Amino acid sequence: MRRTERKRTVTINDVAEAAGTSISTVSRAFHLPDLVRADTRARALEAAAALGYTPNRAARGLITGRTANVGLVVPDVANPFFPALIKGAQARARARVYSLFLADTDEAPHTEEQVIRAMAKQVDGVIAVSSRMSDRVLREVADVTSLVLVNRRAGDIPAVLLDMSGGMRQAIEHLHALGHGHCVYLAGPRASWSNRQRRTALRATAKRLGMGTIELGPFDPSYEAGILAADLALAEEPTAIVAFNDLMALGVMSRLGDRGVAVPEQISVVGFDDIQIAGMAFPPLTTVAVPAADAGRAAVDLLLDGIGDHSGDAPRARALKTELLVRASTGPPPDGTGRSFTSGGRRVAA
Amino acid sequence: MRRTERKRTVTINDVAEAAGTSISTVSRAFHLPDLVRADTRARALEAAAALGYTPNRAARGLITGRTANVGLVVPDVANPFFPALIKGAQARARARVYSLFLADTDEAPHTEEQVIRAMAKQVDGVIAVSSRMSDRVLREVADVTSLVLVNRRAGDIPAVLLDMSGGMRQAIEHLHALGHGHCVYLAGPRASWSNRQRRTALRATAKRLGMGTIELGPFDPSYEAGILAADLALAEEPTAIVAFNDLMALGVMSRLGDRGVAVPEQISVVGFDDIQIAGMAFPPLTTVAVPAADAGRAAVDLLLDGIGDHSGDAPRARALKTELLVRASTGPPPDGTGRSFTSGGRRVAA
DNA sequence: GTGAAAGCGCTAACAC
DNA sequence: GTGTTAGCGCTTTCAC
Repeated sequence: MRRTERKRTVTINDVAEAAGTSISTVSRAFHLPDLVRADTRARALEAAAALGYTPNRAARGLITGRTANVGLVVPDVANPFFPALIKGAQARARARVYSLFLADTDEAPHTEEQVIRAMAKQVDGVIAVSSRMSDRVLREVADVTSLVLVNRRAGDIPAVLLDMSGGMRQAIEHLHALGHGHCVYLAGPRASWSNRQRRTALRATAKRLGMGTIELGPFDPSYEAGILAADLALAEEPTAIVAFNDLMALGVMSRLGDRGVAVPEQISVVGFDDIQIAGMAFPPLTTVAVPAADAGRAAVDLLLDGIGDHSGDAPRARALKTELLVRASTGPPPDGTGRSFTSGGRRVAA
Repeated sequence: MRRTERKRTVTINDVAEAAGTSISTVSRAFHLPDLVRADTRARALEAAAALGYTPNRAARGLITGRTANVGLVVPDVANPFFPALIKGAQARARARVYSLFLADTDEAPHTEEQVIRAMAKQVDGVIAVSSRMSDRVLREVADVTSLVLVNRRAGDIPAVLLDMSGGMRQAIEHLHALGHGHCVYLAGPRASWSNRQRRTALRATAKRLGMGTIELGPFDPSYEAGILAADLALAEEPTAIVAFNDLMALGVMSRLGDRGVAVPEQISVVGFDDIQIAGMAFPPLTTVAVPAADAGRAAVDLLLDGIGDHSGDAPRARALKTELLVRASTGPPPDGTGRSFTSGGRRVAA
């Protein structure tokens, strides 16, 4: 770095002077190119390139009201579900010539409100993922900046929803087809919108199929909680366990292994999210794949398309499908506990 | 959301009017509180609170030259090593009342340069993690904004370094003590600064201990590459494999399992990074723990402390130690291939 | 087609 | 202590 005390900041004035035009012409050359004669434009652009000029977005935003920034607020960057979503959102934002502010709330609703308010003036809108804020606060915040929710519904705030019902239905049907007569559900955080969704779908499908369910929890959506939950689940003597998410499912499998319970021979395990490691586990985890990156992209689109639109016909919500990914952690229940096709080819009732 | 066409943006003028003072007083009440009499300040602050006013940082930055934003540029958000770093950086930035711009470059040096230039005007500096840009480009970029490197050295650009030599030394000593006479190293990307560092440390320690090493690669730092590398490694009939990172090590273990090779009974495996899943693998992975979150925090500190400082005595680099975490994927080599304490208590040379 | 001038929301001299 | 004023870098009428 050269011995300049300050970073040299070249402004539109420098360019205008170098090009021998006025600053308005330079401005137009960049943003309203049709309004300036080709050769004048060329001179301006050349001068800009020569000086290494880039328009100052902040100054621009001050007058246009558009910052070309979006905010993304997530509960926990370290939770493996979010990186994919962040990556999707970032890529989409960049493709639309937007930059992205990222904030991590450490799962604290209060922090969440703070960061959104802090961002508000610097962004054209913010995407709040798996928000734990109350509907009321959410509404207040939506008044101060354009808001898009992911994995949460609140009033008529635009949202990208991950429709867990499809995936959960497939998961339960899968278990049922395998011959399981009942299963244990390990619930996620009580305040979690998606936990409520998953539970509802579970109950509906189980009821339709005549399967019994036992709900345990709520638990933290973590590996450690899965370890803990495994023992509680075992006390119910289940043949199948459905966990709120993959991290928990992985914890369950680990603990089951320690206790000498074979997966899937003795107990089948199903997770949610399809985080990267789910397929690397042993056995590879059967899980409901949630399109996190798509959700990130969709949220950016929803936000950006909604901003300019005052016709009221911009879409207000977008639902993404989830799908069961059958791997090796699920199989038929042990003989004598369900239907089986292995005993001489005859079905054996439980 | 109310039927307002635009988000209502309350300015310093509104507050001044409501408080019956001038705008400069309001400004001072916020940022130079000592310069305004207590009761006047109170009136201003109250009016601000009542109206829900927050200073517009962009406008502020325009004049102060400080944006209170920092940029963070990473190669791949989805690589489990980075979320921890991002989280650390974000938390530290927030603690210092800074917001954070995040960009993902998809490992492309050109994108990296682009995003940094795009950010430059909106941030007080940017942190580039594991940058793949050439020293020359890095220097150019450092001319346009304050730059801090993580996991990379280039000229005298301030940097946070993860000192792999300590961890690598421990890893090799560990293997040597266990009785391994040689090991295979699975190298990371050729352009990776940290790969060169690891390799150098490996060679030095191995040489000192008289251990033989075989280097394979370069490989992608991914799980899939680990699977691929496992077969290549096996052809060398090693008793120990050291992988460039945990993702690769996990891939190696998985493939070893498929091929019926027991870890650590037949082959020991060591990774790098200590990503979250390393401890969840089976067997839990012995790995060199890299303090990613610390690195994120340190980088923010280095950047922010360096910015105001023109005395030249702000620290220019910070080295963080790494440490071997012994878990279950390493053990003595099979009998007959190394020293052993299991054969009647007598050492048996290879 | 191009330039002059009036701000966007804010801070920092400079007066009083 | 507090107010007035001149910009920060830029876009956008409004003239020409």
